[in-house]
Amino acid sequence: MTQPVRTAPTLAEVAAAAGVSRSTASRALNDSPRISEETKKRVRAAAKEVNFVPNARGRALAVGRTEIIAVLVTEPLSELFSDPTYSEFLSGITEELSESSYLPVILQASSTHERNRAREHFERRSFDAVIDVSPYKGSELLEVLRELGVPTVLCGQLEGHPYRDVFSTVYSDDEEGGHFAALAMKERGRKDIVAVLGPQDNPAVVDRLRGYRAVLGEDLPDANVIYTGWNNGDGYQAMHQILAREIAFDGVLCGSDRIAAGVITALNEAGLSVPADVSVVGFDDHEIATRCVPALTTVRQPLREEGHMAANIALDMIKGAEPTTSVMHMQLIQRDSL
Amino acid sequence: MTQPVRTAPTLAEVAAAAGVSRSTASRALNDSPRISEETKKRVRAAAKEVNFVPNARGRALAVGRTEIIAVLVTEPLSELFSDPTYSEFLSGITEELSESSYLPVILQASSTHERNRAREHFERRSFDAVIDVSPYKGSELLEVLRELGVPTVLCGQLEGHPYRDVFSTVYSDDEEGGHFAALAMKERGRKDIVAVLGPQDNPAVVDRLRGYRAVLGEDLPDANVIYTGWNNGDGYQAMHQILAREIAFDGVLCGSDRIAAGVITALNEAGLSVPADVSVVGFDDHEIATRCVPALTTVRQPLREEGHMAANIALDMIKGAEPTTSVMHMQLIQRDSL
DNA sequence: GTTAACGGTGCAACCGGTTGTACAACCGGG
DNA sequence: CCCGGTTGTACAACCGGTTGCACCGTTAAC
Repeated sequence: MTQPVRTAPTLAEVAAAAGVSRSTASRALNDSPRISEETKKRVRAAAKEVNFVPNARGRALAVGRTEIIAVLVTEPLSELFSDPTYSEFLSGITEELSESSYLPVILQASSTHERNRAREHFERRSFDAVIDVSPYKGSELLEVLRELGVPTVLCGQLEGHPYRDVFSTVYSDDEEGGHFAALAMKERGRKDIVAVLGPQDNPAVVDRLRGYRAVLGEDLPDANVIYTGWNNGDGYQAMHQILAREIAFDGVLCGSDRIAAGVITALNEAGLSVPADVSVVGFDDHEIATRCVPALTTVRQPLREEGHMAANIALDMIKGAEPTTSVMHMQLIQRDSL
Repeated sequence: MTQPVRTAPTLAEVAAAAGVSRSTASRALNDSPRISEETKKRVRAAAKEVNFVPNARGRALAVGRTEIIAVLVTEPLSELFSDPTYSEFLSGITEELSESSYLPVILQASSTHERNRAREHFERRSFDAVIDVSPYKGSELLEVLRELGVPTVLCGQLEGHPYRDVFSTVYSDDEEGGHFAALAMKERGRKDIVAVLGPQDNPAVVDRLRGYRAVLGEDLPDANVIYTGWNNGDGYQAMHQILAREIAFDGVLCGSDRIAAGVITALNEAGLSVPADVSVVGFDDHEIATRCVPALTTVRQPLREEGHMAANIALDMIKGAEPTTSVMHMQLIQRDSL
């Protein structure tokens, strides 16, 4: 009961069936202008007849490209999976690449073991380009990619731009985002602001805070800035701490929409009304933002567009383009929490 | 300011540096017994000298393998991302493959466009094997893989086993799992059971229910079986419906731990105590199970081990092994909700 | 009528490895 | 001294495509 392991038809068979040489068959299928319409038709018919599909291995060797782009994920998958912003971003990448002949594949590299495997395959030139969705400074893999000269796109700004001259970068302007959020608070007349942000060492967090500060100045005192995780629970807990301090405040800037959701819950439990007593602004325009009560005013990060951009830059770099840096613009989404 | 695009060293350069032929160099690096130790040493030194790494494209063509295994994801990424069971399973796969020279890559194929791209790359033989993490009956891609004779492992049982003779299958014995859960209820003396399950068309749901029934018989009447989604909210809502019916029950079998979490919340809100008044058993041994109050008794699905198994079977099939079906065993995890 | 130009096709080399087979050098045995 | 066997290496073919270049026949121009 062995299955019929039809070995795939090769170009030679197509050529024979069409009564032409291998080279003519190749050119015909690649629509070269040097081949007559008549011959092209015959070759195409023959190819269809035997179900010919060019073998990726042979083609890759000949053209010097595998037509595969690796999407490098250096975080643990579970973390990636719990953060829906990535899913949006990845969809952007695959969407864009599906217009081309390139295939995006997700390459997990969280454990040391996985990183070594990934490194090996980079060295073997298994991929034409790499898109790193969560690059961090000092990553060994980035060092390897740099040495190998593999076209690489970093998604997110690295502090000090250590690879600016070799890698392309795509990121959203977090400072601008902070600007928008803070400006909205100011226009609403809020004067005593609290910020519940993500991890202190996160570059996006730093930039957003800078944006807040530029607008609010002393209305956002140092003591009112809390660093925590990205989740509902983190926001909830942080808000409780703030309430316990019994300071006066009328606005909360949040590092993520999930943080904001937790913050709102905590405020409601404390008998404070949003937005009557306190204004809340989130970040990300996560799906949860519309489900909050009241619906959350937030800063939209153009994740899908970032994905598109990253994919396009990768394709350009494969064609030999110089590395570029591309900044995407944030947008304030007005809802009811302000 | 163009970067130094060092073109990678080829085997020929290594051979030249070591003063041997290309074939000898190749055999030396592959540790062939036909080459003298002395020569091997010289070749290895030369290879290290010029930083030689065999080019994947050339090698793939020669050996007829790409050494890449595709992990096919046919669901929308967002769904995949929201279900942490997958992350566990995927980790199992990568863990196991990282012992070999094979590289697992995640291939998203949720949109029609993506599926067409995937199909194309299957036909081009870009991958040595495919692991489908969420196969469904009648999938065009499975049909393609079957026709092409690509080694394929299905994770999950397909109703009617349509591909049993060509594909391998790995799945957990859901009926056995249902058995364990129901048996625990019975031993605890629970007589009036309610089941809150996942979607009715899900094969795992069907099998689990069969397991429940085999043990409980009339203690689980048809009217007490509710089909819903997999999430907290679904469990919460379903429990409210049951409470509204004002029927007597002393045990709830849940289709997932997240459902169970929602169920417990609803029970508590209704003033019922778990496990004093009502016993609750979950499914999956999801991380949430330990965070429930009380900690959830549940059925553990050996996801990581399933991943290991799937990877190993894929490797075997690449070497020519016949398709096999492998059933993993469930395990009751005793905690405090029973 | 000869020649240049041109469109269409095939030969052969090439991409970068692996591998079957031939061959050279060396050994010991008769 | 010749022979068979062993060991170590090189030559060349092969994997399945692409592509530079030579060559062919036809037609247009002189």
